[in-house]
Amino acid sequence: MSRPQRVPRAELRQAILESARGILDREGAPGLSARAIAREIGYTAASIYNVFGSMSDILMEVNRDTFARLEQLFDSLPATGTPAARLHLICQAYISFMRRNPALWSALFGGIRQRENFPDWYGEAIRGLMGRLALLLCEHAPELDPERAGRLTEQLYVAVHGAVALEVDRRLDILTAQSASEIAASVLDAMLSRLKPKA
Amino acid sequence: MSRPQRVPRAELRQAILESARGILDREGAPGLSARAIAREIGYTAASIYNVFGSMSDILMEVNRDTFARLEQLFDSLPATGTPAARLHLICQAYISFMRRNPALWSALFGGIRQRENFPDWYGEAIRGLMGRLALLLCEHAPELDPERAGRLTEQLYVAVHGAVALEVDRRLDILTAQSASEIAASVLDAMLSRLKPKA
DNA sequence: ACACCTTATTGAACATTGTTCACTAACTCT
DNA sequence: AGAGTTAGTGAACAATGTTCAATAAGGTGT
Repeated sequence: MSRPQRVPRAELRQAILESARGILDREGAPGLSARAIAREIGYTAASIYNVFGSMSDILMEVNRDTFARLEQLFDSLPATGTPAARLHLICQAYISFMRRNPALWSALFGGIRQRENFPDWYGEAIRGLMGRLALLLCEHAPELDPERAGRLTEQLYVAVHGAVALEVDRRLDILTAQSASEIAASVLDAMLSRLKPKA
Repeated sequence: MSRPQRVPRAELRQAILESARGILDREGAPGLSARAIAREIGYTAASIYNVFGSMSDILMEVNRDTFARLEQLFDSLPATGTPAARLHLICQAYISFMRRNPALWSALFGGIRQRENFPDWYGEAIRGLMGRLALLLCEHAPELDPERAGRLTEQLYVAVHGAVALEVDRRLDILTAQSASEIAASVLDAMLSRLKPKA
């Protein structure tokens, strides 16, 4: 192999991550391997281990980026309409993002390259996303105490997760003719209508 | 390898499946491999391919058995109490079964050895389980039309699936302090209270 | 300009996976 | 007993993640 010029660590790191994202996008999770990345960036598989400790670490960095993209997505949605409508919008945006990027979902939650311990920022990122939902829930039902709003938000997220997980694995249609979007909308409606039976 | 006596096909088939279930139970999904099964039943990995077309086929048979066990579990629950209480009981039984047998869950829904097409009985089995829930839903709210009951049941199943999926992957505690049981109970309550606001 | 040293990069190796296949041993039938 | 069928085997293949001694490139000191 012709030896590449030495390159700043950070640049190589970036190249690896970009390549990983590209492969995930183009070929899905099963196409991602150390050798595939290496081939693409003109290095050898072993070189990747000078920068990252494991394949799982690379996926974690991809995840960090995915969470950032989700935050941006959520914040780029129009802030108009009732809180209920905005909640629906966020849920649908989340689902459609995952539908467009199934491999990113696999990296986030799929069984692909399981790990024991997740870094703190992982949970914080998810809680950050959920915080936006909780705020809207409180707006929708002002008398709702924030702690209960938090719990309801977590329940909503978990339910939506179920729908997305099944849809990304192409298993949802085995259970139901409903789409993930419809299921999420119904669950959200059930939750909202309970808080404000008449509005 | 000392060549085992020839044995009726069906017997070997059974031995393979029992071994697979045993390994899943003892070592979890990552411990399951063609060679591991072969070692346990005193054959060679290649022999397994005289009986099953692929590892995925073996998992599918394990799944068939798991569905049967779930049906038995559901039917063995006491048929007393309100329909609402019985719905809660079934959900909790499902969750606790999966908690006790995480590898069986992985075989059913986890990313482990993905496949494209699922046999018909797979969907039928899940719909069979859901049918029991739908019946109870109709009992709980007699004015509910069966089709909508079916859709609600599917939504419930998907939501519970989300909770179980995260809990089995040891990721639920990253999102929330609530357990899968609590989440399922809350979602179910939300669904029920909407059907019968006052009862 | 030359030698030295540090370190990025490599190729080869290991263990493991699912799966295939030609060969052989064991059984069945005539 | 001999022929034919088939179950079981061992070895092989292509991958995987990961490790490691060897090497080449680059910067540094004189």
